[in-house]
Amino acid sequence: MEARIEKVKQQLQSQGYKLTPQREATVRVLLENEEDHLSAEDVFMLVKEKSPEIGLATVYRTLELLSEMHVVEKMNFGDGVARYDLRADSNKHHHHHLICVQCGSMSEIMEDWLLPLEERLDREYGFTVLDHRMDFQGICAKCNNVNKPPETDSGT
Amino acid sequence: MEARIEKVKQQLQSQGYKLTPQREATVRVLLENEEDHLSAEDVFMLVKEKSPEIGLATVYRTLELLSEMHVVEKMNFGDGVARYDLRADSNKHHHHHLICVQCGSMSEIMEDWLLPLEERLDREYGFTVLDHRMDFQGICAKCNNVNKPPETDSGT
DNA sequence: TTAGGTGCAAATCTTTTGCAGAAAG
DNA sequence: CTTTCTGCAAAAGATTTGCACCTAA
Repeated sequence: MEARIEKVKQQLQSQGYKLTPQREATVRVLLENEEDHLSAEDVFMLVKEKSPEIGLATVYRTLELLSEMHVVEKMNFGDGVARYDLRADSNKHHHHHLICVQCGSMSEIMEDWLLPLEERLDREYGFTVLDHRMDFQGICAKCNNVNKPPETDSGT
Repeated sequence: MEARIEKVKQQLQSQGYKLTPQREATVRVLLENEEDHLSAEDVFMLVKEKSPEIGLATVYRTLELLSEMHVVEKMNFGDGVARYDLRADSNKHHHHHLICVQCGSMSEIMEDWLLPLEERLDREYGFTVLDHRMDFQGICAKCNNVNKPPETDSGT
């Protein structure tokens, strides 16, 4: 945890930015909620619990800055708000999302399935991939089970 | 063209909706700009050229309706506006985008590279894919060339 | 001292909604 | 008639910006 904060601090400083208390509080919230995809408003409310004096604009500015520095990933699931995800150190790429259109649940896959495709893009299209986004919409395992209950035929 | 309008008309009518002149004008604009990814505002301005009396709210409502009927695809590239794409009849899936972070250009790949992955999702995660979204950000072929000019060393 | 940061409030921008009237079956 | 649809204007919600003050190298 502290190590990761330190790393962000160095990243910021290398570009002439400071890790102010507000920024640190924001990063901590992101760190503590790494599993979620928080909106700016979410982050704001969580930061406020510990640093009540912080302003929403500062949170926006911090998230924007972190986004530019590729510390967080700014995403859009189509619900009208931007959501922010801390980037795992090891994982230069964004993870993929499975969004269930029935129950709205969202899970993630960390596997990086796209490397072969990215190599192909480079070869065939001359396009050098820096990042990608891949989301799937469909029916999750749970809903699939509910839809098709066990085939214990009670029929004629 | 007329055939596709007719088809939309039938889709709408099958759900009790009408293909009003405004809706038809909107669909025509989408049809004429199938290559682009128009925002609601874009569509509005294009429709206005031929039907100046139309209101922006109507365009939004129409796009929303078409989106629900899966006639268009509502997308989000993270630039703060929703964009709309007519769905090709043949192509149940969304195409993929290559977005250049240097010049901002966007091109598309129509190949469906994800079928193997989708089968794997079904097998390994029990997740039935209905649709997907895949976008790549990176450096396009053109910018790659500009960045690395021919190695005619004009040396020391 | 100077550039970077902050909080607040106002402004901006996209999208949605309420409403009264028009159109169509 | 009754339902669907429309344009307009107002509202809502998310994000950005102007500004005066603050803070650390």
